[in-house]
Amino acid sequence: MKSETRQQEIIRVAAQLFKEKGYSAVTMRDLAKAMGIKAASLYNHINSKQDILNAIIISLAEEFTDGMKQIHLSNASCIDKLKKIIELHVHISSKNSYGMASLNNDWMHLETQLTYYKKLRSDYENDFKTILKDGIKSGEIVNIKPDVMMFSILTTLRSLYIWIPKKEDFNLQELSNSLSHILIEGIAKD
Amino acid sequence: MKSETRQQEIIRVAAQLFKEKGYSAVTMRDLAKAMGIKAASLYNHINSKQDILNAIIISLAEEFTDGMKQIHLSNASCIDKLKKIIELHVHISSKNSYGMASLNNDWMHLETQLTYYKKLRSDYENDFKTILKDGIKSGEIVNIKPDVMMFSILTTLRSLYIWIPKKEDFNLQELSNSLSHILIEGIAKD
DNA sequence: CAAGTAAACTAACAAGTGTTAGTTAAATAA
DNA sequence: TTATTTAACTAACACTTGTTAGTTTACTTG
Repeated sequence: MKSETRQQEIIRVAAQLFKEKGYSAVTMRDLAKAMGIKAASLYNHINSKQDILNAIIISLAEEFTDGMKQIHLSNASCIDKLKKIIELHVHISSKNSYGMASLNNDWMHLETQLTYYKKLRSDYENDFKTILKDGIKSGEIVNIKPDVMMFSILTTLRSLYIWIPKKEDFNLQELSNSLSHILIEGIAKD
Repeated sequence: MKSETRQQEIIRVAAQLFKEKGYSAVTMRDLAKAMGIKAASLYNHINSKQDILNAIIISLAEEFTDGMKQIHLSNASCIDKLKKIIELHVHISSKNSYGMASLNNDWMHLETQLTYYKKLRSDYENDFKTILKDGIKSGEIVNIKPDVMMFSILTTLRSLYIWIPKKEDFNLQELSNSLSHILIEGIAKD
Protein backbone atom coordinates (compact mmCIF):
# COMPACT_ATOMS: atom_id res chain seq x y z
CA MET A 1 0.00 0.00 0.00
CA LYS A 2 1.71 3.14 -1.30
CA SER A 3 1.37 6.01 1.11
CA GLU A 4 -0.32 9.18 0.03
CA THR A 5 1.73 11.70 -1.94
CA ARG A 6 1.78 15.32 -0.84
CA GLN A 7 -0.32 16.18 -3.89
CA GLN A 8 -2.96 13.64 -2.99
CA GLU A 9 -2.94 14.97 0.55
CA ILE A 10 -3.61 18.50 -0.69
CA ILE A 11 -6.46 17.29 -2.86
CA ARG A 12 -7.95 15.33 0.01
CA VAL A 13 -7.77 18.26 2.42
CA ALA A 14 -9.14 20.59 -0.24
CA ALA A 15 -12.14 18.30 -0.69
CA GLN A 16 -12.81 18.49 3.03
CA LEU A 17 -12.79 22.28 2.94
CA PHE A 18 -14.87 22.40 -0.23
CA LYS A 19 -17.48 20.26 1.48
CA GLU A 20 -17.91 22.77 4.27
CA LYS A 21 -18.00 26.03 2.33
CA GLY A 22 -17.96 25.20 -1.36
CA TYR A 23 -15.19 25.68 -3.90
CA SER A 24 -15.57 29.44 -4.34
CA ALA A 25 -15.53 30.27 -0.66
CA VAL A 26 -12.33 28.33 0.06
CA THR A 27 -9.18 30.32 -0.66
CA MET A 28 -5.74 28.95 -1.38
CA ARG A 29 -4.69 30.56 1.90
CA ASP A 30 -7.40 28.61 3.73
CA LEU A 31 -6.13 25.43 2.13
CA ALA A 32 -2.53 26.23 2.95
CA LYS A 33 -3.37 26.91 6.58
CA ALA A 34 -5.17 23.57 6.80
CA MET A 35 -2.02 21.95 5.41
CA GLY A 36 0.21 23.87 7.81
CA ILE A 37 2.16 25.63 5.06
CA LYS A 38 2.06 28.92 3.13
CA ALA A 39 -0.18 29.39 0.09
CA ALA A 40 2.71 29.73 -2.34
CA SER A 41 4.08 26.36 -1.25
CA LEU A 42 0.99 24.61 -2.54
CA TYR A 43 2.19 25.35 -6.05
CA ASN A 44 5.12 22.99 -5.64
CA HIS A 45 2.55 20.21 -5.79
CA ILE A 46 -0.41 21.43 -7.80
CA ASN A 47 -0.82 23.66 -10.85
CA SER A 48 -3.89 25.63 -9.88
CA LYS A 49 -6.97 25.73 -7.71
CA GLN A 50 -8.97 24.70 -10.72
CA ASP A 51 -6.83 21.58 -11.18
CA ILE A 52 -7.68 20.49 -7.65
CA LEU A 53 -11.37 20.68 -8.47
CA ASN A 54 -10.83 18.71 -11.67
CA ALA A 55 -8.96 16.00 -9.81
CA ILE A 56 -11.70 15.69 -7.22
CA ILE A 57 -14.66 15.66 -9.55
CA ILE A 58 -13.60 13.88 -12.72
CA SER A 59 -12.23 10.74 -11.08
CA LEU A 60 -15.45 10.35 -9.10
CA ALA A 61 -17.68 10.98 -12.07
CA GLU A 62 -15.79 8.38 -14.07
CA GLU A 63 -16.15 5.89 -11.26
CA PHE A 64 -19.92 6.33 -11.36
CA THR A 65 -20.21 6.13 -15.12
CA ASP A 66 -18.03 3.01 -15.26
CA GLY A 67 -19.95 1.34 -12.45
CA MET A 68 -23.26 2.15 -14.11
CA LYS A 69 -22.07 0.80 -17.45
CA GLN A 70 -21.26 -2.56 -15.87
CA ILE A 71 -24.61 -2.74 -14.14
CA HIS A 72 -26.45 -1.77 -17.28
CA LEU A 73 -24.70 -4.43 -19.37
CA SER A 74 -25.30 -7.20 -16.83
CA ASN A 75 -28.31 -9.42 -17.31
CA ALA A 76 -29.79 -8.99 -13.87
CA SER A 77 -33.45 -8.06 -13.40
CA CYS A 78 -34.41 -4.40 -13.29
CA ILE A 79 -34.94 -4.50 -9.55
CA ASP A 80 -31.59 -6.17 -9.01
CA LYS A 81 -29.92 -3.58 -11.17
CA LEU A 82 -31.44 -0.85 -9.05
CA LYS A 83 -30.14 -2.53 -5.93
CA LYS A 84 -26.70 -2.62 -7.51
CA ILE A 85 -26.94 1.08 -8.28
CA ILE A 86 -27.82 1.79 -4.67
CA GLU A 87 -24.83 -0.25 -3.52
CA LEU A 88 -22.62 1.62 -5.96
CA HIS A 89 -23.63 4.95 -4.49
CA VAL A 90 -23.31 3.80 -0.90
CA HIS A 91 -19.89 2.36 -1.64
CA ILE A 92 -18.43 5.38 -3.41
CA SER A 93 -20.03 7.87 -1.03
CA SER A 94 -18.62 6.09 2.00
CA LYS A 95 -15.15 5.94 0.48
CA ASN A 96 -15.09 9.61 -0.45
CA SER A 97 -17.85 11.65 1.13
CA TYR A 98 -15.82 14.85 0.82
CA GLY A 99 -15.35 14.52 -2.90
CA MET A 100 -19.03 13.76 -3.32
CA ALA A 101 -19.83 17.21 -1.99
CA SER A 102 -17.81 18.83 -4.76
CA LEU A 103 -19.29 16.51 -7.36
CA ASN A 104 -22.77 17.55 -6.28
CA ASN A 105 -22.32 21.21 -5.56
CA ASP A 106 -19.31 22.55 -7.42
CA TRP A 107 -19.35 20.88 -10.82
CA MET A 108 -20.49 24.16 -12.38
CA HIS A 109 -17.17 25.72 -11.42
CA LEU A 110 -15.30 23.34 -13.69
CA GLU A 111 -13.85 25.11 -16.70
CA THR A 112 -11.96 23.06 -19.28
CA GLN A 113 -13.50 19.82 -18.02
CA LEU A 114 -17.08 21.04 -17.74
CA THR A 115 -18.22 19.60 -21.06
CA TYR A 116 -16.62 16.26 -20.32
CA TYR A 117 -18.25 16.14 -16.90
CA LYS A 118 -21.65 16.85 -18.41
CA LYS A 119 -21.17 14.04 -20.92
CA LEU A 120 -20.31 11.60 -18.11
CA ARG A 121 -23.38 12.67 -16.18
CA SER A 122 -25.75 12.38 -19.09
CA ASP A 123 -24.35 8.95 -20.03
CA TYR A 124 -24.99 7.87 -16.47
CA GLU A 125 -28.52 9.21 -16.43
CA ASN A 126 -29.37 7.71 -19.81
CA ASP A 127 -28.33 4.27 -18.63
CA PHE A 128 -30.36 4.77 -15.47
CA LYS A 129 -33.43 5.81 -17.42
CA THR A 130 -33.09 2.87 -19.80
CA ILE A 131 -33.04 0.45 -16.88
CA LEU A 132 -36.24 2.02 -15.54
CA LYS A 133 -37.97 1.94 -18.92
CA ASP A 134 -37.07 -1.72 -19.37
CA GLY A 135 -38.50 -2.41 -15.93
CA ILE A 136 -41.76 -0.72 -16.85
CA LYS A 137 -41.95 -2.65 -20.11
CA SER A 138 -41.35 -5.99 -18.40
CA GLY A 139 -43.90 -5.14 -15.71
CA GLU A 140 -41.34 -5.25 -12.93
CA ILE A 141 -41.92 -1.70 -11.84
CA VAL A 142 -44.83 0.65 -11.74
CA ASN A 143 -45.73 2.75 -14.78
CA ILE A 144 -44.88 6.26 -13.60
CA LYS A 145 -42.85 8.72 -15.67
CA PRO A 146 -39.28 7.37 -15.55
CA ASP A 147 -38.02 10.94 -15.23
CA VAL A 148 -39.77 11.41 -11.93
CA MET A 149 -38.69 8.04 -10.63
CA MET A 150 -35.08 8.60 -11.55
CA PHE A 151 -35.11 12.07 -10.07
CA SER A 152 -36.51 10.78 -6.83
CA ILE A 153 -34.10 7.90 -6.42
CA LEU A 154 -31.06 9.71 -7.72
CA THR A 155 -31.37 12.77 -5.52
CA THR A 156 -31.53 10.56 -2.48
CA LEU A 157 -28.45 8.65 -3.59
CA ARG A 158 -26.60 11.82 -4.49
CA SER A 159 -27.13 13.21 -1.02
CA LEU A 160 -25.72 10.20 0.79
CA TYR A 161 -22.48 12.07 1.31
CA ILE A 162 -24.20 14.42 3.77
CA TRP A 163 -25.55 11.65 5.79
CA ILE A 164 -23.11 8.77 5.78
CA PRO A 165 -20.33 10.44 7.79
CA LYS A 166 -22.70 11.11 10.68
CA LYS A 167 -23.43 7.41 11.06
CA GLU A 168 -20.01 5.83 11.38
CA ASP A 169 -21.38 3.13 13.63
CA PHE A 170 -23.66 2.20 10.75
CA ASN A 171 -23.15 -0.93 8.78
CA LEU A 172 -22.95 -0.05 5.10
CA GLN A 173 -24.64 -3.19 3.84
CA GLU A 174 -27.46 -2.56 6.27
CA LEU A 175 -27.80 1.00 5.04
CA SER A 176 -27.83 -0.24 1.47
CA ASN A 177 -30.58 -2.73 2.30
CA SER A 178 -32.69 -0.16 4.13
CA LEU A 179 -32.40 2.23 1.21
CA SER A 180 -33.32 -0.51 -1.25
CA HIS A 181 -36.41 -1.26 0.74
CA ILE A 182 -37.43 2.38 1.05
CA LEU A 183 -36.68 3.36 -2.52
CA ILE A 184 -38.05 0.26 -4.20
CA GLU A 185 -40.86 -1.00 -2.02
CA GLY A 186 -41.76 2.27 -0.33
CA ILE A 187 -42.46 2.96 3.30
CA ALA A 188 -46.15 2.13 3.50
CA LYS A 189 -47.10 -1.15 5.12
CA ASP A 190 -49.07 -2.76 2.27
CA MET B 1 -51.65 43.14 -6.16
CA LYS B 2 -48.78 45.48 -5.23
CA SER B 3 -46.06 45.47 -7.83
CA GLU B 4 -42.57 44.46 -6.87
CA THR B 5 -40.32 47.02 -5.17
CA ARG B 6 -36.83 47.60 -6.51
CA GLN B 7 -35.46 45.89 -3.40
CA GLN B 8 -37.55 42.79 -4.00
CA GLU B 9 -36.44 42.80 -7.61
CA ILE B 10 -32.78 42.81 -6.56
CA ILE B 11 -33.37 39.95 -4.15
CA ARG B 12 -35.20 37.98 -6.81
CA VAL B 13 -32.47 38.48 -9.41
CA ALA B 14 -29.81 37.69 -6.82
CA ALA B 15 -31.52 34.40 -6.06
CA GLN B 16 -31.42 33.52 -9.76
CA LEU B 17 -27.69 34.17 -9.91
CA PHE B 18 -27.06 32.36 -6.63
CA LYS B 19 -28.80 29.33 -8.05
CA GLU B 20 -26.41 29.15 -10.99
CA LYS B 21 -23.09 29.72 -9.25
CA GLY B 22 -23.69 29.86 -5.53
CA TYR B 23 -23.56 32.82 -3.17
CA SER B 24 -19.77 33.10 -2.94
CA ALA B 25 -19.16 33.05 -6.67
CA VAL B 26 -21.65 35.83 -7.42
CA THR B 27 -20.20 39.32 -7.02
CA MET B 28 -22.09 42.51 -6.41
CA ARG B 29 -20.88 43.61 -9.85
CA ASP B 30 -22.43 40.49 -11.38
CA LEU B 31 -25.68 41.29 -9.66
CA ALA B 32 -25.54 44.93 -10.72
CA LYS B 33 -24.92 43.97 -14.34
CA ALA B 34 -27.91 41.63 -14.24
CA MET B 35 -29.97 44.55 -12.93
CA GLY B 36 -28.61 46.90 -15.57
CA ILE B 37 -27.05 49.30 -13.05
CA LYS B 38 -23.72 49.88 -11.33
CA ALA B 39 -22.70 47.97 -8.20
CA ALA B 40 -22.73 51.02 -5.96
CA SER B 41 -26.34 51.71 -6.91
CA LEU B 42 -27.47 48.47 -5.34
CA TYR B 43 -26.75 50.00 -1.96
CA ASN B 44 -29.58 52.47 -2.37
CA HIS B 45 -31.87 49.47 -1.89
CA ILE B 46 -30.06 46.88 0.19
CA ASN B 47 -27.63 47.05 3.09
CA SER B 48 -25.22 44.31 2.17
CA LYS B 49 -24.72 41.15 0.17
CA GLN B 50 -25.23 39.21 3.36
CA ASP B 51 -28.64 40.84 3.89
CA ILE B 52 -29.75 39.58 0.48
CA LEU B 53 -28.90 36.04 1.49
CA ASN B 54 -30.75 36.46 4.77
CA ALA B 55 -33.84 37.73 2.99
CA ILE B 56 -33.83 34.80 0.58
CA ILE B 57 -33.22 32.03 3.06
CA ILE B 58 -34.98 33.00 6.27
CA SER B 59 -38.39 33.70 4.78
CA LEU B 60 -38.33 30.35 2.99
CA ALA B 61 -37.17 28.44 6.05
CA GLU B 62 -39.95 30.01 8.10
CA GLU B 63 -42.49 29.07 5.47
CA PHE B 64 -41.42 25.43 5.76
CA THR B 65 -41.36 25.37 9.53
CA ASP B 66 -44.79 27.00 9.75
CA GLY B 67 -46.27 24.65 7.17
CA MET B 68 -44.83 21.65 8.95
CA LYS B 69 -46.17 22.80 12.30
CA GLN B 70 -49.70 22.96 10.91
CA ILE B 71 -49.41 19.51 9.37
CA HIS B 72 -47.96 18.06 12.53
CA LEU B 73 -50.75 19.48 14.69
CA SER B 74 -53.52 18.28 12.39
CA ASN B 75 -55.19 14.97 13.17
CA ALA B 76 -54.71 13.36 9.79
CA SER B 77 -53.21 9.89 9.45
CA CYS B 78 -49.45 9.56 9.16
CA ILE B 79 -49.66 8.76 5.46
CA ASP B 80 -51.89 11.75 4.84
CA LYS B 81 -49.49 13.97 6.76
CA LEU B 82 -46.68 12.77 4.53
CA LYS B 83 -48.73 13.58 1.47
CA LYS B 84 -49.31 17.07 2.86
CA ILE B 85 -45.57 17.48 3.41
CA ILE B 86 -44.92 16.51 -0.19
CA GLU B 87 -47.49 19.04 -1.35
CA LEU B 88 -45.88 21.69 0.83
CA HIS B 89 -42.51 21.13 -0.79
CA VAL B 90 -43.91 21.03 -4.32
CA HIS B 91 -45.85 24.20 -3.66
CA ILE B 92 -43.03 26.25 -2.18
CA SER B 93 -40.44 24.94 -4.63
CA SER B 94 -42.59 25.83 -7.60
CA LYS B 95 -43.24 29.33 -6.27
CA ASN B 96 -39.58 30.04 -5.59
CA SER B 97 -37.19 27.55 -7.15
CA TYR B 98 -34.39 30.10 -7.15
CA GLY B 99 -34.58 30.76 -3.44
CA MET B 100 -34.70 27.03 -2.77
CA ALA B 101 -31.24 26.71 -4.29
CA SER B 102 -29.83 29.15 -1.73
CA LEU B 103 -31.71 27.49 1.09
CA ASN B 104 -30.16 24.17 0.14
CA ASN B 105 -26.68 25.17 -0.85
CA ASP B 106 -25.77 28.47 0.76
CA TRP B 107 -27.21 28.35 4.27
CA MET B 108 -23.71 27.88 5.66
CA HIS B 109 -22.80 31.35 4.43
CA LEU B 110 -25.33 32.95 6.74
CA GLU B 111 -23.68 34.87 9.54
CA THR B 112 -25.88 36.55 12.14
CA GLN B 113 -28.88 34.40 11.19
CA LEU B 114 -27.08 31.07 11.02
CA THR B 115 -28.12 29.93 14.48
CA TYR B 116 -31.72 30.90 13.86
CA TYR B 117 -31.74 29.06 10.55
CA LYS B 118 -30.40 25.93 12.20
CA LYS B 119 -33.09 26.09 14.83
CA LEU B 120 -35.80 26.35 12.17
CA ARG B 121 -34.34 23.40 10.35
CA SER B 122 -34.05 21.20 13.39
CA ASP B 123 -37.61 22.08 14.46
CA TYR B 124 -38.77 21.04 11.03
CA GLU B 125 -36.86 17.78 11.10
CA ASN B 126 -38.00 16.93 14.60
CA ASP B 127 -41.64 17.29 13.59
CA PHE B 128 -40.97 15.17 10.52
CA LYS B 129 -39.34 12.45 12.57
CA THR B 130 -42.17 12.46 15.10
CA ILE B 131 -44.70 11.91 12.35
CA LEU B 132 -42.70 8.94 11.07
CA LYS B 133 -42.30 7.43 14.57
CA ASP B 134 -46.02 7.76 15.19
CA GLY B 135 -46.65 6.02 11.88
CA ILE B 136 -44.40 3.14 12.87
CA LYS B 137 -46.08 2.83 16.25
CA SER B 138 -49.56 2.77 14.75
CA GLY B 139 -48.46 0.24 12.14
CA GLU B 140 -49.14 2.56 9.23
CA ILE B 141 -45.61 2.50 7.93
CA VAL B 142 -42.81 0.01 7.86
CA ASN B 143 -40.42 -0.33 10.79
CA ILE B 144 -37.18 1.02 9.35
CA LYS B 145 -34.97 3.54 11.15
CA PRO B 146 -36.92 6.83 10.91
CA ASP B 147 -33.62 8.64 10.30
CA VAL B 148 -33.06 6.78 7.06
CA MET B 149 -36.64 7.22 5.94
CA MET B 150 -36.64 10.93 6.62
CA PHE B 151 -33.30 11.37 4.93
CA SER B 152 -34.50 9.57 1.85
CA ILE B 153 -37.76 11.45 1.50
CA LEU B 154 -36.42 14.81 2.52
CA THR B 155 -33.47 14.86 0.14
CA THR B 156 -35.80 14.15 -2.74
CA LEU B 157 -38.11 16.93 -1.67
CA ARG B 158 -35.25 19.34 -1.06
CA SER B 159 -34.00 18.83 -4.59
CA LEU B 160 -37.28 19.62 -6.28
CA TYR B 161 -36.01 23.09 -7.10
CA ILE B 162 -33.54 21.61 -9.59
CA TRP B 163 -36.16 19.68 -11.35
CA ILE B 164 -39.39 21.63 -11.30
CA PRO B 165 -38.32 24.53 -13.57
CA LYS B 166 -37.44 22.11 -16.37
CA LYS B 167 -40.99 20.82 -16.45
CA GLU B 168 -43.12 23.89 -16.86
CA ASP B 169 -45.70 21.96 -18.83
CA PHE B 170 -46.03 19.75 -15.80
CA ASN B 171 -49.13 19.81 -13.66
CA LEU B 172 -48.09 20.39 -10.08
CA GLN B 173 -50.83 18.29 -8.52
CA GLU B 174 -49.88 15.46 -10.84
CA LEU B 175 -46.24 15.78 -9.81
CA SER B 176 -47.27 15.78 -6.19
CA ASN B 177 -49.30 12.61 -6.71
CA SER B 178 -46.51 10.83 -8.57
CA LEU B 179 -44.05 11.68 -5.84
CA SER B 180 -46.46 10.50 -3.16
CA HIS B 181 -46.79 7.19 -4.93
CA ILE B 182 -43.05 6.77 -5.43
CA LEU B 183 -42.03 7.89 -1.96
CA ILE B 184 -44.76 6.15 -0.01
CA GLU B 185 -45.64 3.02 -1.96
CA GLY B 186 -42.36 2.59 -3.82
CA ILE B 187 -41.73 1.77 -7.42
CA ALA B 188 -41.96 -2.03 -7.36
CA LYS B 189 -45.13 -3.58 -8.72
CA ASP B 190 -46.30 -5.37 -5.57
C1' DC C 1 32.01 15.36 0.05
C1' DA C 2 29.60 17.41 -3.97
C1' DA C 3 25.50 17.79 -6.70
C1' DG C 4 20.90 17.57 -7.19
C1' DT C 5 16.23 17.64 -5.76
C1' DA C 6 12.01 18.30 -3.05
C1' DA C 7 9.46 21.36 -0.59
C1' DA C 8 9.24 24.92 2.19
C1' DC C 9 9.82 30.09 2.53
C1' DT C 10 9.32 35.66 1.67
C1' DA C 11 7.82 39.18 -1.26
C1' DA C 12 5.16 40.82 -4.54
C1' DC C 13 1.69 41.69 -8.42
C1' DA C 14 -2.32 42.52 -10.95
C1' DA C 15 -7.00 41.81 -10.72
C1' DG C 16 -11.10 41.55 -8.24
C1' DT C 17 -13.80 42.05 -3.72
C1' DG C 18 -17.66 44.44 -0.83
C1' DT C 19 -18.57 48.82 0.36
C1' DT C 20 -18.62 54.13 1.20
C1' DA C 21 -18.71 59.07 -0.07
C1' DG C 22 -20.20 62.48 -2.64
C1' DT C 23 -22.70 63.99 -6.83
C1' DT C 24 -26.30 64.40 -10.40
C1' DA C 25 -30.55 63.93 -12.88
C1' DA C 26 -35.27 62.95 -12.93
C1' DA C 27 -39.73 62.29 -10.63
C1' DT C 28 -42.88 63.72 -7.01
C1' DA C 29 -44.99 66.79 -3.29
C1' DA C 30 -45.53 71.36 -1.35
C1' DT D 1 -42.31 76.97 -9.02
C1' DT D 2 -39.68 75.35 -5.45
C1' DA D 3 -38.29 71.73 -2.35
C1' DT D 4 -37.66 67.05 -1.53
C1' DT D 5 -37.00 62.50 -2.40
C1' DT D 6 -35.52 58.55 -5.30
C1' DA D 7 -32.25 56.16 -7.63
C1' DA D 8 -28.87 56.32 -10.58
C1' DC D 9 -23.86 57.75 -11.24
C1' DT D 10 -18.26 58.26 -10.73
C1' DA D 11 -14.42 57.60 -7.95
C1' DA D 12 -12.18 55.53 -4.64
C1' DC D 13 -11.04 52.78 -0.34
C1' DA D 14 -8.96 48.92 2.01
C1' DC D 15 -8.64 44.24 1.63
C1' DT D 16 -8.52 39.66 -0.51
C1' DT D 17 -7.81 36.81 -4.47
C1' DG D 18 -4.91 33.27 -7.30
C1' DT D 19 -0.54 33.06 -8.73
C1' DT D 20 4.65 33.87 -9.94
C1' DA D 21 9.59 34.69 -8.98
C1' DG D 22 13.36 33.97 -6.54
C1' DT D 23 15.50 32.06 -2.39
C1' DT D 24 16.59 28.90 1.43
C1' DT D 25 16.78 24.61 3.84
C1' DA D 26 17.16 19.77 4.35
C1' DC D 27 17.38 15.38 2.57
C1' DT D 28 18.97 11.99 -1.02
C1' DT D 29 22.09 10.20 -4.45
C1' DG D 30 26.55 9.77 -7.02
